[in-house]
Amino acid sequence: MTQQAAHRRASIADVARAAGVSVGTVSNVLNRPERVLPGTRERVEAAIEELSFVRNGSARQLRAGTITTIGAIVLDIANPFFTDVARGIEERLDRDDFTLMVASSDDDPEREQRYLRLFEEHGVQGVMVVPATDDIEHLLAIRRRGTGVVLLDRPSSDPSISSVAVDDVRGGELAARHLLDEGHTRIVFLNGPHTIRQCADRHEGVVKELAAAGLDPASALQEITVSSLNAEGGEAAIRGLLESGERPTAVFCVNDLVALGVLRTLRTENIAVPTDVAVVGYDDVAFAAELSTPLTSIRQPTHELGARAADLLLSGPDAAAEHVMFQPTLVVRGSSSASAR
Amino acid sequence: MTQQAAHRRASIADVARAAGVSVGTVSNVLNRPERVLPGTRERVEAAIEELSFVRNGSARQLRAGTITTIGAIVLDIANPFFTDVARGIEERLDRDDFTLMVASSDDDPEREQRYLRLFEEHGVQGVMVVPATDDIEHLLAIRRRGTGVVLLDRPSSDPSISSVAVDDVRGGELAARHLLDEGHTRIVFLNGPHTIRQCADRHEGVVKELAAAGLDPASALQEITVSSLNAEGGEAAIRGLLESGERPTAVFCVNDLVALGVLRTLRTENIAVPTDVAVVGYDDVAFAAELSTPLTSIRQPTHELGARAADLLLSGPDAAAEHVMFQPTLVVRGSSSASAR
DNA sequence: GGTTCCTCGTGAAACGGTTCATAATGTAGC
DNA sequence: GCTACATTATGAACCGTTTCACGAGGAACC
Repeated sequence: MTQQAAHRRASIADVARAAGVSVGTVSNVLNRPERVLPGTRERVEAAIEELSFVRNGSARQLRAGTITTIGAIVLDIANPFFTDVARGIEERLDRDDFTLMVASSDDDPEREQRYLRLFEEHGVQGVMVVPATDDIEHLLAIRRRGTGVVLLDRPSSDPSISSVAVDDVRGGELAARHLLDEGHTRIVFLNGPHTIRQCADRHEGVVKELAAAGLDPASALQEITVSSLNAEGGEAAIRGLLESGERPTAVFCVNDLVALGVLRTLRTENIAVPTDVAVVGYDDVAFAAELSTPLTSIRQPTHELGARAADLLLSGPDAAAEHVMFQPTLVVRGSSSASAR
Repeated sequence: MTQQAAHRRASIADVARAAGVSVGTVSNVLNRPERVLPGTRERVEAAIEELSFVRNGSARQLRAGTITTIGAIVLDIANPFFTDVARGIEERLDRDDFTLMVASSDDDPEREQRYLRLFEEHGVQGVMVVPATDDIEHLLAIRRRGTGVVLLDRPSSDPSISSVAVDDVRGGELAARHLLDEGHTRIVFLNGPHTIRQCADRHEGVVKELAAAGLDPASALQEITVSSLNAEGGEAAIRGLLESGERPTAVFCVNDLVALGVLRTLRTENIAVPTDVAVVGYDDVAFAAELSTPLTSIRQPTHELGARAADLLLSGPDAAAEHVMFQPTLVVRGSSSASAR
């Protein structure tokens, strides 16, 4: 009969006592079983079973110093873009038997901090962060203290911190250029706050391209900051715009979820896409091509992004920092171009 | 100038030395600052800053015993259903200043085990698991050892383990009933392996409903196990079916991602939906309504699912186990019914 | 039979915090 | 001036592992 200890979990000492050996031997059974005589080992294993002993990870780690876990902090766990990136990370990590923990900062610097500290205090090998702010001083500090840091989906402004990103300025340019090519001369950009670098960069790209086309960005571009970077945010933004009597002809959305909300709203309002309003999204998530109005979008190599970030983190804390920059591509579909098949 | 210690992180003893106080005092500054004289406190804080000291979470926890973190293990982090549930969990957890770590088992019992052990060894308050197998013996063991366990999206077969689920048998019934109502007499069910309870239950529901309608499930139902529970799995399954010369009239997909793959394939093959083939999905993810053929789906209360699970876990390890069962609802759209607006 | 090696097992010293009984100091009251 | 009592600070014990120098007991060899 398993005698259920009321509260305290069995420790290695309890096991040693039960098996009639020393704690060192139990530890050896756990970590280098080949060094202990089969008979002894079996006795210890029986005791472990009997007491349903589970290693205390804290103690183990306190002594050992490190664990094979890495943490990732993304802006929004409900955004397929980030989970696709996470998949890429996981697959790479699996090869080295590392383990991934994911947390969502929800664009909130305070939450980001909290998770960052949690990860650091628990001695993860490294963290991948999609920073919620432009300021990465706190990440530098973590890096200095010896925890690996890789910026995800965002170029690093500091040479000592690795980053894996996609050229967001270029993405903004691609979207704007496409809309200009389609004959639009005014663009509404449903963007996130500029504290998020990706948003600022995409904005910069749009401005650049408009200027290059001889348009004055001040009048040719209307930027609206969405309340949240998802379908609800997109819906609220476009609804607000329509209710104020404005009717844009071209809407560029900072991600496909926002675009989804826009398309949904336009459909219920019986506004034709792309005839009345052209819509361009960002990320090219899996469902973009299958929407009632297939969504034109800027594609990013999510998988490679994650895998490369994992690569950098696994290459060790002493490897030179690298700054990887992927290029986005434009995928034209029916939401922005009547001629797209 | 910050003198960079080559390797070892500063410990509380280093701080104490630098500030000219005892370790106990440093600990007090950290945990009960009101008990230490302002002057002393400032000296200690300066030393902390100077040495860029970070608490060692393992040591802290080793002594304290517990942390305010809970872990969640889902089947597929790239599936919007699970991330929506995670959102629900997070929001509830936030209220109590708990922290959520998410891991993806990828339907793999071994990965599930690995993460489970990781969480348990690190002393999380509790874990929420969408089990990858029908066997929950290992979860019972964890529960016995004092870590909270809540089954997510799956009823518990054991009274001592809480669960929050949606009635999957009912979901299968709803889908089957709807297709029967639409005049179909044969259903192809693209399902996951029956080792995943949800899949088995939905199958049971379909069989039940077919039998209730006087049909012989053996001939009226063709079940195909998809290679993976996502769009690629759906695409491969339906493609295999078509290539073998079969042309189903009604396809029920175990989730919306699979359905997405099916719709995509049918479209490229120029097979009309719902005229030639009716398609029903499961989960009613955000984009289901916006697809080129709006997808009929079984809706589950994702948010409530997560929030309730968090509730149960936060109610403490000694609270009586509860078994919450939500009811799914059918949302009819154009993919299964020509009359749906 | 003595020396040298090997194989197993031991026990105590870390690891870096928290906690708590105790000491040191100052203040008040009589 | 003495006792009583706060207020701060101290330092050692403890949490549960891992590691490592060391000892005991054989086997092998000359």
